[in-house]
Amino acid sequence: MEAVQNRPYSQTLQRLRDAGLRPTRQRLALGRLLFDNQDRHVTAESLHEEAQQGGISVSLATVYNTLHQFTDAGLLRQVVVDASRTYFDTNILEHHHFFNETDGKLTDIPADQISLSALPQAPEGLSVARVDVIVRVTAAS
Amino acid sequence: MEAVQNRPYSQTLQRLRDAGLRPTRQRLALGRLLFDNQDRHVTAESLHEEAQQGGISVSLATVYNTLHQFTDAGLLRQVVVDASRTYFDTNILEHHHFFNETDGKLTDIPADQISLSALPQAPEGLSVARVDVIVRVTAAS
DNA sequence: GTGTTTGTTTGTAACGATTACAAAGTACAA
DNA sequence: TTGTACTTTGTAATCGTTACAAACAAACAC
Repeated sequence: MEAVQNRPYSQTLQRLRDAGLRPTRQRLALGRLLFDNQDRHVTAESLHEEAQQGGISVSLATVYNTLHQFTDAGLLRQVVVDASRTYFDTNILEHHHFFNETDGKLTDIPADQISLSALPQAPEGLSVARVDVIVRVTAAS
Repeated sequence: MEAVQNRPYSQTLQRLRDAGLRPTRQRLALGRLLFDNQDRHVTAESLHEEAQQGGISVSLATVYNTLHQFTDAGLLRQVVVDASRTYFDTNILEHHHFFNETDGKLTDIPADQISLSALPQAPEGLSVARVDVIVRVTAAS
C-alpha cells in the first residue's frame, strides 16, 4: 500500500492536464486507483470504499463529482446494466460486457469477439451514438 | 374512452388466470392498458398517469406491485437502459431495442434484424440468461 | 347469500443512490 | 504573496422504489 502510494503519478497527471482538469490531490488519487490497473468497473460506493481503505481521504460527494468529470472528459464510460447502481468502466474502447446478475460483477468482452450484423436503420432524424451488448449470466444450474 | 372501458376484457382475464393472479379490478385495468395494444414500453410512473387519465383509480404502489407480478409471471420483461428509471416491455419475445437518449423512448428491434456472432464462452460456472442489444440513438446532428 | 379465509390494495413512511448547495479550502497566475 | 477561480466537503434535499400495516375484496365452504 505504501509502495503504491508513493509510486509516481504515472500518466494520471498528464491525463488530467489534457482533460483540462486541475490535478488536485483527490483527482490524482482517484485517477491512480482507476487508471493504474487495466479494465476496472467501479461504482461510486466501491471506489469511495477502496480509497478509504487505501488511506485516501476523499468524500463520497467528490467521488461522484470526479466520476462524472472523468466521464465527461472521455476518460471513463458509464455502463447501464443494473437499475439500482451506476457502473463506470475504465475501458473506453469499443467493447461489450458480461454482467453476472448473481454477484453484480462486470467483465469486458473485446469488440472483436462479438460481431453484429448490419443494424436496422435508426428511426428518422436519429443517429446511432453507441451500441451496447450485455450478456447477462447467472450461476449455472 | 368510454368505449374502451367497456370493451370486453379481451384476453387479460385469461392471462391473469393462467398466471395464477386473482383478476382484481386493478390488475384487469392495468392489464388491459398494457396488453390491448402491441409492444408497449412503460415505466411505473407513466402507467400510473395513463391509468389516472383513463379514469382508473389505482395507487402508485399497486402499479409497482402489478408490474413486478406481471414480470414474475412472464407477462412483461424489464428493460434496463437508463439508470434513473425502470422500463417494462410488453413484448416478451426475444428482441432488442433502440433507446432514444434525447426523449427516453424505446423502440423494438425484432430479433431477426440483428444477428450476433457466436458469443465468447461465459466465464466458468456461469450460464447465459439473456443477451441484450441496446442501440443508443440521439437527435441527429 | 353469509361468514370466513386468504390474497390485494392503499397511503405513507422508509430507503438508498444520487444530486444540490453553501461554506471552507486549494491551485495557480500575476 | 495575494487574489481569483475552481474544488472539496458535509449535509440536506430529491427521486424512484420498496416496506408495511390497516382497510378491503375475491374466493370458497356451507
